[in-house]
Amino acid sequence: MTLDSRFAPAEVEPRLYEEWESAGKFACDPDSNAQPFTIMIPPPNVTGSLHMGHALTFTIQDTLVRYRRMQGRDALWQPGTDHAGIATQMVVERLLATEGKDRRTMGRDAFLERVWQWKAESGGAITRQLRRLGASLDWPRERFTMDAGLSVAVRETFVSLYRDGLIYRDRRLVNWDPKLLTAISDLEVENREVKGHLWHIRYPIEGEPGASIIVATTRPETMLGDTAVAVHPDHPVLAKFIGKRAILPLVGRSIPIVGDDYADPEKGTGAVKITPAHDFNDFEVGRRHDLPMPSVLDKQANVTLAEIEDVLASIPGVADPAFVRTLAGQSRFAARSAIVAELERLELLDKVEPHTHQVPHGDRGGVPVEPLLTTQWYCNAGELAKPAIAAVESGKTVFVPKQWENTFFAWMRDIQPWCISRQLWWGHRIPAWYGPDGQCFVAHDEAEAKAQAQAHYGRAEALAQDEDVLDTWFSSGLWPFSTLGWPEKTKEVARYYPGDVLVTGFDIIFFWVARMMMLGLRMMGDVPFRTVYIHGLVRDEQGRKMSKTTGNVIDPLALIETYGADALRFTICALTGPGRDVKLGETRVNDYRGFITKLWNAARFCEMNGVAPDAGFDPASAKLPLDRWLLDAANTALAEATAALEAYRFDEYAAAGYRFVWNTFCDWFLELAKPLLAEGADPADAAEVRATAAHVLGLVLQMLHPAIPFVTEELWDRFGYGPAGSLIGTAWPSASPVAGAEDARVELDWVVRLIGLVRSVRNEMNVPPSKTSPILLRDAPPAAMDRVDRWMEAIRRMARASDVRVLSGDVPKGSAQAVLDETTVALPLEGLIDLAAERTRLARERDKLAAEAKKTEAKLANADFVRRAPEEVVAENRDRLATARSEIARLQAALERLA
RNA sequence: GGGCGGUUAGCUCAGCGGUAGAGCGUCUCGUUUACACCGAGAGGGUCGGCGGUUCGAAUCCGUCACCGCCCACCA
Repeated sequence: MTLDSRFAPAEVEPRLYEEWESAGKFACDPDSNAQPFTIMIPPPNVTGSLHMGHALTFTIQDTLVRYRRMQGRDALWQPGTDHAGIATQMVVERLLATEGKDRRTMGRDAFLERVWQWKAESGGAITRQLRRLGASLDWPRERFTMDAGLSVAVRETFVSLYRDGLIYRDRRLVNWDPKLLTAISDLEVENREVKGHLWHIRYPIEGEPGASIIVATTRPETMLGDTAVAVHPDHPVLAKFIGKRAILPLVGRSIPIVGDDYADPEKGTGAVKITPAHDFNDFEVGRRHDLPMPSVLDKQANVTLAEIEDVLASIPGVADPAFVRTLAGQSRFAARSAIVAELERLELLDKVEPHTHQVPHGDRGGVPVEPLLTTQWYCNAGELAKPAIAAVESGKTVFVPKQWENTFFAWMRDIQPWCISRQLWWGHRIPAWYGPDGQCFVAHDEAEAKAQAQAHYGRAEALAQDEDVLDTWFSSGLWPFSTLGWPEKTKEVARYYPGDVLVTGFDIIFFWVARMMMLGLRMMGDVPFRTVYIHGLVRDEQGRKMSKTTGNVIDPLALIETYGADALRFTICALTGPGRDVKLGETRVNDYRGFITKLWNAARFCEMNGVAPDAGFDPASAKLPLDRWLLDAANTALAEATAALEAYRFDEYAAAGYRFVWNTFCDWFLELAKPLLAEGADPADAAEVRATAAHVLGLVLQMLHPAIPFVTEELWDRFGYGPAGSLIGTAWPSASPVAGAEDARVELDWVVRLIGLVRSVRNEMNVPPSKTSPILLRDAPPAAMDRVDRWMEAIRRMARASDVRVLSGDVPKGSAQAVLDETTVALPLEGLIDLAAERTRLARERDKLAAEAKKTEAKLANADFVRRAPEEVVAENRDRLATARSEIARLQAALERLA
């Protein structure tokens, strides 16, 4: 073997991944007796490429999967991608535009063919990138939400919900994206703050020349569709108008003034114009008062007059059909300007105020959404939400961190009907067919629909399938079971549903988690997962959201190229605290790359010193205190790592590994072991140290493998712990008993503190490193003789000592001194140390202790404390005081000796 | 307008009822044969403000301030 001086991730990582994958190490085994462990990947968009958010979520998932796999679970990490209706259609349309083509001229079939072709060519990018990250997905099981099998699941679900009355068609206002020309759900609307105006418009009162009611609006262009003015029934001033009629300016329509609670006397002018076809609230008012609901904007959000043509009237100074007709076909924004100008000209504009407000925009198209009166398919989410809420309330599904349950409840308890139809081509076509008279037949396929039609009409009729497709999230919502073969009764469905953990970001709780809960409970009768682990967002080092426009996007693949996937993964684990966003920059990855290198070099040192796995080694039989101490510390680290992973504390898991490798194994164990491995050392001791080092290094590799699979597997293979590529399949280690652990701890603790103390004194006294000195121990404990004997060489090396002696007489004049428990440690360095500085140092130490002792004394003098505090706390304080007093006395003695 | 989260060392963050911690950065020292992507040592905080509960509060409660997010009918 002989390890290279540097770990070369670019060479090692792809090679190991290929080995694992081709050896089937990521595969689940539906026939095994092991307890399954299931994580469904949140399917990334086929259009996507790996970004930092992916790196975060997939690192976490992979860490969990590898951990559980090592625990002997039959792990299924289900891979796949999402067809992402709008996003993908937009990408391909953009592509077509560069070729001078347009989907409408191509026609539906040709367009879809083109999308599939695009998917075949470009859709695989993200799966390659996932491999580069090290994600141990069960690739042969990869699914796509538009696969034939998944499409069957979609139709099955749709038909079932339709038959149960949970899916239905309805004509009502919907959020319409005038750019994408499709309906979108409430969730796809994002409110953006926009600086606009509040226009106060005078509506003359019919039959009362000179009288008028003033309404305020941010959207004057919708007034063409006004069919009422509403005031609050109890409005002190305006209530008197209720029952009268107003003349709608420009249009000349006579509209009622109605009393309605919706009109808030505090807002605007207290009177509000009602445009039922273009405002959600106005729609409700319109329903209550049985108002006409003319649409005055078309699907592009341009003005259309078709539904008001017949009411246009000419009223001098108020309304003019000629003007209104000039608006036809204009955009809503152009119409707004024109209408405002005309109102001003007619002196019907009372005033204009600047006004900042939230305007709903389509999250994909980026333009303001227009409420539009259309017929769409809806899902009765309110009904489906009930069992989902109950499942979280009862703890059947648990959120980690728990606080997210509140978010889930808040949304689910007030959930609105879910608009599931989209006027797109790319997606699951709605399995509904219409007869010549518009009669709707919902069926699994056309043949079934035809049979229904036959029965309904008594003869064969031509049917036309619904043109619309389903919201992408409808099929994603079935992911936890559609990927397993449902509605077929496969053994995978029986075995891997419900899943164990779902890992995702909080931004997806409503879109996806909630939908999976609702659809899973409905179709499968059980929750889709037991635990939902919610992580934060990846941000840049300054805490800003990564975005293309800010230009602060970090490409994880670039980081992997430079630092290795392990370095990126470990960084992510280390920074992933509970419920926190992850601030990640290149410098952090560079920092943690140092840890990977440290581990590599520790292994190199072991290799150079003949450390090799020894199958016959029994940790319980280790004799050397150093070995016992290390084995014991490894047990502790292992327990910490295990507990952290069980609790989804990836930061603590990483910290436990970091601490143990760097601070325990490298800083102390390897340094203290050097003399034992040196030439001339006792061969039996050396052998035990080597075997122990090999044993513990193996544990470290296993313990860290879930987070940093590549470097650990490489070392595992190179040391020959097992056949190539076998670490991934080893069993998660458990603590092994260590004889005499307590004694070893006490001894090593003493040695470590002694060395630290001497180093500190020497440094503070500016003793040149080249100058060695004896270490003299006064009032040393009985065990010190043995210890000094055992650790002489190590202490000499590490504390720059020429000798270590237990002193029988007094400390030589001019020594630097320090106190270690009951022992005074002296470094006879007469002439090398500045006595005045030494006096200051000792006095400072003494005063620091004295201040602490004083605080403890005061505490113990408090009768309430002694009476009420738990006994062990009181005892601990007494102890502390005694120790402090004894050390103060020794420091005082040391000071007097100097004088 | 509701709700949630945050405010701890220069930076990023743990700790969440018993005398303030880590990593990185800073300063000093160091070519000791694993590692300068290193080693040794040091400095650095009235734990956002104010009240309260408690023998004891960074930790629990109340309140205020600022920062961030989510939800909510574009008068």
